[in-house]
Amino acid sequence: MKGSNRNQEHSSEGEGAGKRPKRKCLQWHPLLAKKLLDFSEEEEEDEEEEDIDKVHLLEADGLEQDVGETEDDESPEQRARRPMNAFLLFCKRHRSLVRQEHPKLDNRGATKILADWWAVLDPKEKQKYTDMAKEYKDAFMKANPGYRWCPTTNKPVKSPTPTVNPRKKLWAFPSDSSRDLPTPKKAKTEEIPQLNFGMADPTQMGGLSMLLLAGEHALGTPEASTTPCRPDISESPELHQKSPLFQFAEISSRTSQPEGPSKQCQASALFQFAEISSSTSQLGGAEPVKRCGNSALFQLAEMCLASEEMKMEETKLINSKESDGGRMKEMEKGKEERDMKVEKNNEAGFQKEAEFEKPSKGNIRESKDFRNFEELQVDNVMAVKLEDPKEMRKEPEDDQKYSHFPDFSYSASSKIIISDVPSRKDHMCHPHGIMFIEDPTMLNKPEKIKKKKKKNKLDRHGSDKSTPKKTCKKRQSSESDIESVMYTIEAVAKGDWGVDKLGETPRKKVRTSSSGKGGILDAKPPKKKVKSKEKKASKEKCSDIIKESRPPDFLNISASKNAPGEGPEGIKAEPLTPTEDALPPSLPGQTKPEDSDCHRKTETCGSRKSERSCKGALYKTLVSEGMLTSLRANVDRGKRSSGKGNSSDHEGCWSEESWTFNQSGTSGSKKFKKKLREDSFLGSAKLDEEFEKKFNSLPQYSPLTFDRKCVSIPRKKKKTGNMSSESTKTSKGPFQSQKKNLFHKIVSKYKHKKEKPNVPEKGSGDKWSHKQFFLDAIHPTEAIFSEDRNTTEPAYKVKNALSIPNTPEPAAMQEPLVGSQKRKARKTKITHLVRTADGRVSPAGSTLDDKPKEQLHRSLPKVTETYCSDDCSHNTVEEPRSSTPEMPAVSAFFSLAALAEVAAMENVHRGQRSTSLTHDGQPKEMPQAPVLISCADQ
DNA sequence: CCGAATGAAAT
DNA sequence: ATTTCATTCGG
Repeated sequence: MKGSNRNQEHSSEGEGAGKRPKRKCLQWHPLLAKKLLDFSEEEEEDEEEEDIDKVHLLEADGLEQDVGETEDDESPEQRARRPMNAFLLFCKRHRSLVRQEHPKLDNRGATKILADWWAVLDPKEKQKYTDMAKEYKDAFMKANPGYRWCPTTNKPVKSPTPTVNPRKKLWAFPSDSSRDLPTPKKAKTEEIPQLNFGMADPTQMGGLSMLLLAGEHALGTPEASTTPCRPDISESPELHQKSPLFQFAEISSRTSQPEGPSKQCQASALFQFAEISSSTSQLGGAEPVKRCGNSALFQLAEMCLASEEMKMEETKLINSKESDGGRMKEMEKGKEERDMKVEKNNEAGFQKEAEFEKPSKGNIRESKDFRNFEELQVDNVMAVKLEDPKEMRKEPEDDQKYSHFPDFSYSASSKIIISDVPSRKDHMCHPHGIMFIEDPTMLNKPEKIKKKKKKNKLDRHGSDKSTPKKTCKKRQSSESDIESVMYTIEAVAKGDWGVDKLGETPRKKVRTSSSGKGGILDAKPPKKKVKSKEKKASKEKCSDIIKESRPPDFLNISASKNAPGEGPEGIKAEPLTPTEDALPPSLPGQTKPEDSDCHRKTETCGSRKSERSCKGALYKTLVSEGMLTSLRANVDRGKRSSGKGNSSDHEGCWSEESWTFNQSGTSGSKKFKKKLREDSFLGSAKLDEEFEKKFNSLPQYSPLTFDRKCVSIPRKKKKTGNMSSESTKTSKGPFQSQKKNLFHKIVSKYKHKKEKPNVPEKGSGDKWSHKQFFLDAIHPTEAIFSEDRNTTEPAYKVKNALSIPNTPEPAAMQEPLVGSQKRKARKTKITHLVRTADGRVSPAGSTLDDKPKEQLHRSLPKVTETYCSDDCSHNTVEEPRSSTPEMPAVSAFFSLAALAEVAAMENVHRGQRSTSLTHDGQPKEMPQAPVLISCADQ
C-alpha cells in the first residue's frame, strides 16, 4: 500500500513530466493485472512504448513490491553513482594521507586540507586527475548512456531500499533493473534507463560487497544470456537471462540503430561485462594479458560495430537467405536453440541439476562437477539452493500471479542481470548466496521479463519438463510457447539474443519486427547485419574466445557434456540443429563446446553459421567466463583473494578489451584515449580494476609536499577567494549558503583554518629526505607505487614553487573560476570577510585577488607592521610548522604574495577581534598562522 | 544524516 | 545562474 503510493509520487516527481503520467497509470493495479494476464499483448504494447512499458513494468513491480517488498525493488534500482570528478578522485586518493597526518581532523577538515592541496596542486598533476576523471566519466557514460547527473529534484529517497538488499551499493543492473526496476522513488532514474553500476567507488568496490555485486552483475548478465536459451531453467531466470543476450543484442542493435533508449542498455551491458572482467582480472592479479585485446567483450563490441557497417552487406545476405525461405527460420531456430542449448547446458545443467537435479544425463555429469565446487562452498550453496527452490517455485506462481513479485522484487532490482550461467557459478563459487538471490531476482523482474520469460520459457519448457513446477506453469501458457518460440526466433534473427527483459530497446526491435510471426522477415535483416560483422569479428574472436574458454574448464566441460544432455532435453534443439547445419557446415556440432565452435568458425570462418555459432559461443563463453571469473573473483575477494590468478587472465583480457572498446566507442574521448594509451595502466580498463588501477596510478603526493605548498598555498586559497573581486556582495551567494548558518560556516572555516596550519606544520618538514622518510614510514604504499617519483616530482615542484612562490600563485589566479569556484569564492569571501586596516569591511581576497602582486606589495608593508605587533602580542601557537626549525627556511622562501596573504589574514584577524565577526574565539587561530609567517619574514 | 571540498551536469 | 550530486566518515 504505502509503497505504491510512494512509488506513484516518486515516479511522478522523479522522471520527466512526459513519463510521469504513465507511471501514474502504472499505479493502477488493474492495469498491471491485465498485463500479467496478457503477456503477449503487453509485449506488443511494449514495442510501441518501450519507455512506457518499462514504466509500467516498473510501476507494476513497484506495486507488487509494495505489496510484498517495495523497498527491495527500489534499493536495487539504485542508480549508478555519478562518476567522480577530478577533485573527488584526488580526495579519495589523498584523504587517507591527510587523515594519517591529522588523525584528529574529521573528514570535513580533511576535505578542506585536500581542497587546499588541490588548489596548490600543480596544474600538470591536476591534469592527471582531470584526465582520469574524464576517462572515468566517459567510460561511465558509455556504460550508462542514459545516465543523468541530476535526476531532477526528486530525490530518489529509496527509503525502503534497505529491506532486502543489505548492500547499499547494489548497482542496479543495467539491463532490466535500470529501467524495469525503477523504484517509485527512483522515478528520476527511470527516466533515464541508465544502468546502475557502482563504478563510483573503487574503495567500496574493493570490499567483498563490491565483489559480490560485481559477481552478481556478471552472473546476471550471463543468466540473461543463458536463460533465454535454456528451457530447463526456471522461468524467472529466463527472463533475466535475456538480459545478457539482450544487452549484447542491444549493443549490436544500437550500433546499427542509434536509438537513445537502447543505447543505455547496451552500454550497461558492456559496462557490466567490463566490470566483471575487470573485477576478475583484478582478482587474478594484474597479468599482462593484453593479448586479450581480443577478448570476447571486445569482439562483441567489434561485432556490433561490424554489424552496423555490414548492414549493407547484410542486405545482400538477407536476399540470399530469403531465397531459402522457411529454412531460414528453422536455421535461426536451430541456431538459437544451439546457443540456447549451449548456454543451457552450462547454466541449466549446473544450476538446475544442482538445484533441481534434473534427470538429464549429461547434466548430471556436469552437476557432479559442479557439485564438487559446491561442496567446497557448501554453506553458500546450501543457502542458495534453499532460496532457489523457493524462488523457483514462486516464480511459476508469479507467472500466474504477481503476488510473488514482492518477494522477488527486492532482488529483482539488483539481480536482474544475473544470468543463469552465473547462477551455477554462484552455486559453486558464491559463498554468500547472493547469487542465488539474484536468480530469484531474475524472476522478479517482473513484468516485462515475465512476459518475455514466459515466451522463452514456453520454448524451453518443452525441454524443461524436468523441472516439475516450472514446466507445468510454463506449459500452461501454451499460447505463450508459440509466441515465445517465434519471439526467440525473431530475436535470434535480429541478433537480439536475449532480448527481453530489459528489453525495452530490444523488445522494441524484436516486437516490432516479430511482434507476430511475420516479424521474421524483419528479423532477418538484422541478423545478417550482425552476422556479417560477426563473421569478421568472430574469426578473430573465436581464436580469442578459445583462449579464454580454455581457462574455464568448467565451461568447456559443461559445454561438451551439455551437448549430449541437450539432445535429450531439447528435443527441439536437435531438429533445429539440422537446419543449422544447413546454414553453416562448420557448426554441425550443436553440442560442440564453444571452443569447438569457435575453432570451426575460425577455421571455416566464412560460413554464416559459424559466425552465428561463434557469436553464441562467444557470448556463452564470455558470459560463462565472466561469470566464472566474476564468481571466482568474488570468492577470492571474499576469501581475501588468496587465489589470484586462475581466472585473472580471462578477466584481465576482458577488462582490457572492454575498456578498449569503450574507449573506441567514445569518439569524443579520443583525446583521452591517447592519454590512456600513453598511460597503459591508466588506459587499462574502466572496470573497477581499471578504475582502481588508474586511481592507484594517480600520483599520490606526500603530505610534505602539500604542506610546503600549503605554506605558500594559503595565499592561493585566499586568492581564489579573492578571485571573486566582487566579494562585497557575498551575501547574494546562493541560497544554500544563506540557508545554512553563515555563522556556522564561518566558524567551521576558521576551525579548519586552524587545522590547516597544523597540517603545514607537519609538512613543514623542510628536507626532502626527511619528508620522504616520513612518507615512507607513514605511507609505505606510496613508496611502493611508481607514483613515488610523482611525489618526488611534485615535491621538487613544490620546492621550486617555494623558491619562486609567485609562479604557482599567478597560475592559480589566472585560472578562470568554475561554477564551483564561484561558490568557493563566495564562501571564502564570506569567511574571509576582513576589515581592512581602514576598518571598513571588505573581502579579504578582493584586493589580493585582483592584483595580488601589486596589492601584495602594497599590503606587505602594512602587514609586516601589523604582524610584528601581532606576533609580539600573539606569537602564540600560530603554526607549529613555522615553529619547527624549518620555519626560517620557509620564511626565506615566502614571497610577497605570502606576505600579502598574511596581511590579509592579519586584517581578518583584526577585523574579527574588533568587529562583530569575531563572535567566535576563532580569530585567534587565523591570525596566528599568518603571524608566524610574518615573523619569519621579518 | 549533515557537512566541507570541487567539479560536472542539469535545471 | 543555481542546484544536484558524487566521496568520506565523524559527530
